Amino acid sequence: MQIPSKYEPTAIENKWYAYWLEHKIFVSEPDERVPYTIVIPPPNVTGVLHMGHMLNNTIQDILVRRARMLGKNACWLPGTDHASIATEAKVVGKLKAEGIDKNTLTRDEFLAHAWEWKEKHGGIILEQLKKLGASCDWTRTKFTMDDDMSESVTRVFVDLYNKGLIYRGVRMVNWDPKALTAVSDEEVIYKEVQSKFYYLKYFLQGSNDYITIATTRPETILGDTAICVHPDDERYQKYIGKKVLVPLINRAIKIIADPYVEMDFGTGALKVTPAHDINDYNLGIKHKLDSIDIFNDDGSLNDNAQLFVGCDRFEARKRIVNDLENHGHLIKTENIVNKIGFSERTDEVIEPKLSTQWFCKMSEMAKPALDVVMKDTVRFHPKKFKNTYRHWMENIRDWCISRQLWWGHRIPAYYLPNGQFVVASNHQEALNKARELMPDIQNHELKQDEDVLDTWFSSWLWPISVFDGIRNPNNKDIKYYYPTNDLVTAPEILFFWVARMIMAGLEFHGEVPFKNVYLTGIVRDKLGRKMSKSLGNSPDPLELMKVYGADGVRTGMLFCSAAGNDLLYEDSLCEQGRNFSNKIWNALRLVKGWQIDENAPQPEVAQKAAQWFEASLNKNLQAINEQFEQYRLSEALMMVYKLIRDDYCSWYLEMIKPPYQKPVDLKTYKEALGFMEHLMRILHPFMPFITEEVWHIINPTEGKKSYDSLAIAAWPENNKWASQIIYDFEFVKDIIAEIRNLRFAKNIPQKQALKLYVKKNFEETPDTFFDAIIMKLCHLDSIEYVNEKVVDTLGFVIKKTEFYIPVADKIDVQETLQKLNEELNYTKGFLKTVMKKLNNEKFVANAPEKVVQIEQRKKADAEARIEVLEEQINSMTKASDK
RNA sequence: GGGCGUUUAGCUCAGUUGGUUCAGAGCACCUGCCUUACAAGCAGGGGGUCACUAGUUCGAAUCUAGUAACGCCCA
Repeated sequence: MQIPSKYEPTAIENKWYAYWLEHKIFVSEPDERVPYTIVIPPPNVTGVLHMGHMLNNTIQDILVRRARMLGKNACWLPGTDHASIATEAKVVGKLKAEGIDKNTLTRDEFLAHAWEWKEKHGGIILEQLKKLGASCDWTRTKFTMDDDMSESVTRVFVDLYNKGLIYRGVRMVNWDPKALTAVSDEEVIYKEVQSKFYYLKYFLQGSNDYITIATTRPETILGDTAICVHPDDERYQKYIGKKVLVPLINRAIKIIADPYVEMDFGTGALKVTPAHDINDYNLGIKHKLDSIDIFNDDGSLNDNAQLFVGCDRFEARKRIVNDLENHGHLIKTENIVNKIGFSERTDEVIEPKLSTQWFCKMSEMAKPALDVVMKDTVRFHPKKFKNTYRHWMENIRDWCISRQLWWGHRIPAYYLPNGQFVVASNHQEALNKARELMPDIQNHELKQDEDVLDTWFSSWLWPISVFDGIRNPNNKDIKYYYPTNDLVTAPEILFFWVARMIMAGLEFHGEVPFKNVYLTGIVRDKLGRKMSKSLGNSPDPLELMKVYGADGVRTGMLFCSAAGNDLLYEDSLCEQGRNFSNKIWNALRLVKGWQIDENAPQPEVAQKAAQWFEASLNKNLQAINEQFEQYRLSEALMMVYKLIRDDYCSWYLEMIKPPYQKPVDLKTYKEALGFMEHLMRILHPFMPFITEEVWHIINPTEGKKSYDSLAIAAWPENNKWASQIIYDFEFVKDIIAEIRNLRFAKNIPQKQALKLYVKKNFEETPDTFFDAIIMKLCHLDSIEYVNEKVVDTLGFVIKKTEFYIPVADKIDVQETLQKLNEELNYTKGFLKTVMKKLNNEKFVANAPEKVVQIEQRKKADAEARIEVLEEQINSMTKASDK
């Protein structure tokens, strides 16, 4: 059989993905099996595949593929998110490039463009995920604005409104003047920037005396309605209750006192602009101040400002500073660094703004959602995120759910001409409700709210609504698949999304949405920087998969990514993955390349090798299973990696390799392939493509089953193993390593056969179980057990057994003595530490018996070894004296 | 300013209830090998005061307190 010496992934990957789809291997329908469900964190329709998706979806695929092999009915449900702000921004941008201004379009016209855009770009990521090998049930693909999904969102809104959990309120919101919408607190990114502190004189009414305030936003003085000082501040005592004039416009405003003001920050006197600062807003409520909103929605100044009307806020700042200076109000400016909020979506400076918005009450829903995490009904991996979660849930604030956009789920509130409103699932229902308030209202007089809901207001329903559990809570899908098993996402959206899904799950379906939350790290570059388009430090995942193969990239992503830890990505990780693919490929090539002699008996060495490897396989399988249970996927992968690379390739295959151009016996051949088949099954969740290819070449099912794919083969049984054989083989490894080192040090070629003498001490019986293996791997003529030292030989001591190898060259006595003395010193030092413990009465009295026994055995072993070493040194010294 | 977390080899990280020769893994590095599956490979090797200080204990990488540096979240 001809197999190329380099593994070429691309064609093989395409072949098997098509095969899996064709045979509907990923399709899931409810049946009598145990379900295993993952809903994908829906990527934005605006996105393209990035490294974060690669990591996240690789992990999901590993979990779901293993579950499938464990015989569960695995359903990984894919889909995309409409992403209101991001998508609307994209569409607006695209229209602009075509010379179309959004404001000239009707809502329906704009939405037509948006849908067209979504149809064209919305599925890109999902197509890219197929290249990665994602085993999603594509027949179930959902979009957050599908009709049924939208209906679910509307129903939930109406339900919460009827429960009194949604209300309308005037609030200070984070206004994005570019996107022309409010954004949530979580969507504001605070960055440190260089700013200026402007020191301004406010003259007292009818006086030349003045008070100095410091501000970073001089343009907002036009909205000032008070000056505030600390009540204990002696400097300002005399001014409290008096009035000052706002510079340039000469509005008289009161000087108030409040302990909120920090005396040693700035001048200790604070200008209060309730309409444009959240803290000032709170002061304004407390002191019943006027609130003067001086900005238009786009950030330009309005009529209330009196000056610079229509001018942008930053331009206004420059101009007002100039005017203030000319009028003698500016004392000085100072450079400072302060934190300013930017919109996550548009990077525009956020303007705190008073506006009427829809809010969702959080406190009642937060309590049970906190409990289920604290009680581990929902488990976080790693669990350190429980604390962060608790802190957030205990300090939760109401959620501003309205957005001033068109793309999204339109708020189901309908206004009557008199300003009253009703909330209803559709226009007709709304009309019926409206007639209760205003019997003669006409259909066209009822106007639906123009705004849409925050995207997360649909995402939080995702695990329920994808199974239609809001509209039909008893349908067979939701009953079967919900609650889902695992959710894989980034800690960044623990609150945005995970917390809210838990709330929604409990509120609308009476059950948590998932049992485990696996939090991935952030993929960073080698320098620890987050990958971003602007830095250009993110590789193109599709390109990577072309170069290293999807399997190579998958393992590369996982090698260094413990749950919750950031991953410092570099290409060499994928390279390691690719090299591993190649290693597997060549192991297959080796075994499949052997001639088979059907009549030859199995040599002893192969028999022992199989016994050892089978034990090792089972031991490792148990450990791997345990790692999976604890969601330590990267450790599980490392174990398979070492099992294949070290145990199977470097040890097992070397042991059973037939001599050059000689055939292998049938039993050994079958065993070797059988082990490989097991290894492919264990590795399959991590590297689905190459394992499927190798598995078919081995062809264990011989095409007799109705299905024929490793993806639905059974995860291997974990059989009992003989631990003694593994323990003994570790000793054998030491012997082999010593002999290899000896050959290396003495320049003895591998071709030259050697003899080995073994002297057991302290009446130990020789264990010859692995002798055949030692002979083969070290190329020995013979192993002979002796009772006396063998002179003029090279020797070494392992534990308390002596080994001798005769060589042609004269041995270097001094060198050997030095080596023995080093070992002797080490062992004596070791014995000392053991004796220190054993001589300590408190240790013997307090430590568990088992621990004391261990120390005693350590003592006995060390003493024996010292005896052997000393004897060797003595006899060698005598010999060299002769 | 408040909360949470992290600190173990050059890098990225394991280390379970304090107790086996416990100080580990992978990568990187160094040495030697193109040994007939694989140089995308093989065989070896060096490297750490477990951030620091004090305490608890027969015994501490592990528990406690404090200190320092870094990170994340919130204000």
